Amino acid sequence: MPTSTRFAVASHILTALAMTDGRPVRSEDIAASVNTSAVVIRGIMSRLNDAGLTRSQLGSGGGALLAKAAAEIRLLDVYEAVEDTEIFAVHRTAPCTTCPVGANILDVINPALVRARAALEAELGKTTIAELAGTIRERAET
Amino acid sequence: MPTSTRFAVASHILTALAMTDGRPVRSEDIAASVNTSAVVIRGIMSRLNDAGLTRSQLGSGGGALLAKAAAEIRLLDVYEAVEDTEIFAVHRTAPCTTCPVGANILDVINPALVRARAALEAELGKTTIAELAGTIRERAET
DNA sequence: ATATGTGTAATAGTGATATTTACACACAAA
DNA sequence: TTTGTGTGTAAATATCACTATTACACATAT
Repeated sequence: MPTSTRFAVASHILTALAMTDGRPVRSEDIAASVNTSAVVIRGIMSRLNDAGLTRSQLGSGGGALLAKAAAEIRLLDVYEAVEDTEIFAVHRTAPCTTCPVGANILDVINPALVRARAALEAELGKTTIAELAGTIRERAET
Repeated sequence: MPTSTRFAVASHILTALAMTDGRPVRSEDIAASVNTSAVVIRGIMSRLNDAGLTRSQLGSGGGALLAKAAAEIRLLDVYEAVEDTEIFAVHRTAPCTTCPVGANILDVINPALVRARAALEAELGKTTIAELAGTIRERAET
């Protein structure tokens, strides 16, 4: 899977915002830190805005801001805000409906996939943006 | 992500093999059940062979066979055998090394991603091909 | 020997992602 | 109110992995 890098980049963005103490940050500056273009950042930020994780200050001196406390933004929230696709893709074309296996395999395997995804998401729910920012602060001090 | 469907198809293949009681199955026949081409099936089977999950019987009357008991093939084994890419992709181009966030974000977020992936894999380790085949048999009887 | 079926390379088509350019719109500051 | 700043979004392009298809060499049972 050429998996999306949006989750990693979105985490980067939010962590950066968490470290400025409420000062707005321009998409341009974030783009420099991420090493990509400002348009890519704004595209991801658009999703984060929709999810209620960030908000934008227009005009001069403006930029992006966190819309909630960093301690209340879990990696799971970020993941859901920016990722479109399922972790597990299934058959591109529906399998043969007249074969015993083809007719049932998707239904039969689905519960296992649901459990696996739930386990992943539960784990992502345990880490917050505040923790990431805190760890970086610790590193900066040494 | 145009995510890979190989995991779902490979599970389909192995479940089909688990239901023939050791009779070889041609890639052509599996392809019909999956609703794709035989070459695609052979490509996936090549990976399953390398992983020691299946073996092939060449020549007339030949086909694919399980190389281990279905009860000893976990979905995790299948997943690892056929999936190439990481669940979580990171920045395509390395982030800015002179920014505090850019220089550290990947290291800092990595432990959380490792834990999430481990949780997913642990869950995939709990289901076997034998269970899938068994569930399909039950359904066929009703 | 012959037919059968696997194994693999080469090619092309598809879909999502990422990048870039361009421009309209909103707001702050003077 | 005017000007500059920065966001928001559309459109066009390039890239990458995946899937599908064609073709052919090789191994093996009969």
